[in-house]
Amino acid sequence: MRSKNGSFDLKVYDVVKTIPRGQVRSYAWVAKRAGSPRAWRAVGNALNKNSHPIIVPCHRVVKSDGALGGFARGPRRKLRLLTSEGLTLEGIRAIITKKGAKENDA
DNA sequence: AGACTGACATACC
DNA sequence: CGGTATGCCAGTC
Repeated sequence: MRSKNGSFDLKVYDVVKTIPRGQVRSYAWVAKRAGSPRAWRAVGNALNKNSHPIIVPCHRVVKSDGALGGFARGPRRKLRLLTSEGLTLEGIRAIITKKGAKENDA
């Protein structure tokens, strides 16, 4: 399991960890930063099995539509964490729908 | 070793 | 504008 540093999921975790608190990014955004702009599927897969739920704020990763997407621990958990950071569904949507937020880094 | 799955996205109808 | 269909990557079974 990605014991070697440099695996895709490892890179994904690193990118997700880079997301500032109170902010959210889409899977495509992470995938792109991870090195494969077409690997959002793998990104979600990596986070799904994520072995580092603590060092990786997976709850800051949402869909490009502004939807929370899903969460291994339950979507409610994710929403709760986001709201805890002072974010809301509309807030998330505002950031994601923001053209450029996906192309430009925070 | 091979096939399926999955927290998505984009395109088409 | 909405829903449906297909495609994609990497990981996991």
